[in-house]
Amino acid sequence: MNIEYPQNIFEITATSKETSARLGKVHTPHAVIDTPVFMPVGTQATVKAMTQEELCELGFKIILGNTYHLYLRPGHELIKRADGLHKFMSWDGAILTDSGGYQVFSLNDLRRIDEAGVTFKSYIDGSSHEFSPERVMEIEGAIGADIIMAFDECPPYPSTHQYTKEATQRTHDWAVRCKASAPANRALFGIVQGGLYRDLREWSAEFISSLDFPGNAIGGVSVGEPKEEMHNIVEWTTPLLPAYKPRYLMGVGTPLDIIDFVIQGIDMFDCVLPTRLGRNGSLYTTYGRINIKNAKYADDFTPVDPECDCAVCRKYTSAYIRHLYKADEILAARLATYHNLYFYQRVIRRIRAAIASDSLLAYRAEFLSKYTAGEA
RNA sequence: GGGGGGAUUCCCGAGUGGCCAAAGGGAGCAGACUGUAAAUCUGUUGCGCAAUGCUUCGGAAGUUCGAAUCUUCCUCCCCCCA
Repeated sequence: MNIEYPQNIFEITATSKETSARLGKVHTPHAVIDTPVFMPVGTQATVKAMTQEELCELGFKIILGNTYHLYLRPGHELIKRADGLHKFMSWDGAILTDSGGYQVFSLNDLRRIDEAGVTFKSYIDGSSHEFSPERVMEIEGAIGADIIMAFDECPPYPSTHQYTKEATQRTHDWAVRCKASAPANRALFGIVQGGLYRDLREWSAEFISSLDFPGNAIGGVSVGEPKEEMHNIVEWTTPLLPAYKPRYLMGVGTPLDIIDFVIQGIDMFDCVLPTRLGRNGSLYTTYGRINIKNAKYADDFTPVDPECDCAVCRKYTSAYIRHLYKADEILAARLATYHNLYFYQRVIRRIRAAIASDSLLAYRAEFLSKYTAGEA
């Protein structure tokens, strides 16, 4: 396939008859990415606790970086001098950079928003920095990711209809400005906002779609809203995004979330859960999530997940990993992160196979029956 | 042999008449985590379902309405001088 950014980066290779799921490929300069895909989050030019070799070994072709964090440290100019983020971090796969829109939400106490953009106070040294759509495009261009995200405002949950409307309007204006100033040879994705309001979501989905980005994202979820709200938002929004372009649900989610939203027609996901939970001692297993630090694992000399064939489960026991946590050893975070990312990859592989054989709903039921069996 | 200091709940360590089941930290136990200010954060930790309940501050005996806190004796530990 001839790659001509910014259009035509996506091809659909199979569609599900029973659901809205599809199999596809996203073409980027550094990798062809099979979808549905889960992208590990590597905010600061590292997927915490993993080496790039391990990410390859785990089968990841694309990871996230964060514009705001990398701009503050080490600085986008330095990354440019290093000949881009790929070279800087020695990652041969694709990279998607988030724009800093999420930091508008998460660094609530450290920023101020107006029409021009956002003024952030650095959490590192307190200095002030201004992000405008044009500035973000410049920074993302310097960082050099394969896919770059438009600068958006992610309103907190809950926000009033009035405020959400204003934030969504700003996001729309900024999307237009991002498109106008986007660096060449990058796939710029637009982001739908609209909070938990159906009318705003529909308006935003239609507006962002009309800008004809090579891919479209749904933002403003996984900000603390109830699961039901998240489902509503995806249900309202997804069908309005062009089917022939990749759909990216930002910040989601749990393994079950991913299955559910693939069913809705989402192609791309990213989430800190497998890595953060891993560092905090929470491990995914076929039979539910466990806290490996619990006393009941002290004498458990079996693998974390009996049905997992990852390098960690083949070699190490629950008791050993628990010990590493209790002793505050750095290997604990590494083993757990590796295992959790492998778990996500297993789920994604099963999802793809199930789409190909049109048995995604059956897979969902099977996954759920085992996954919740451990919790009862 | 003489002088001085000390012993507190699993550990370290505050507390010097009632507001003390006793600060704070550690360790333990449990929970949370969804475009990462996170190897972070929260709760809990004498017994008891609870009570104006019971047991606890090296041991014993006192003083007092009331003692971890005051007195006497005992045991053990540390420092200094011989």
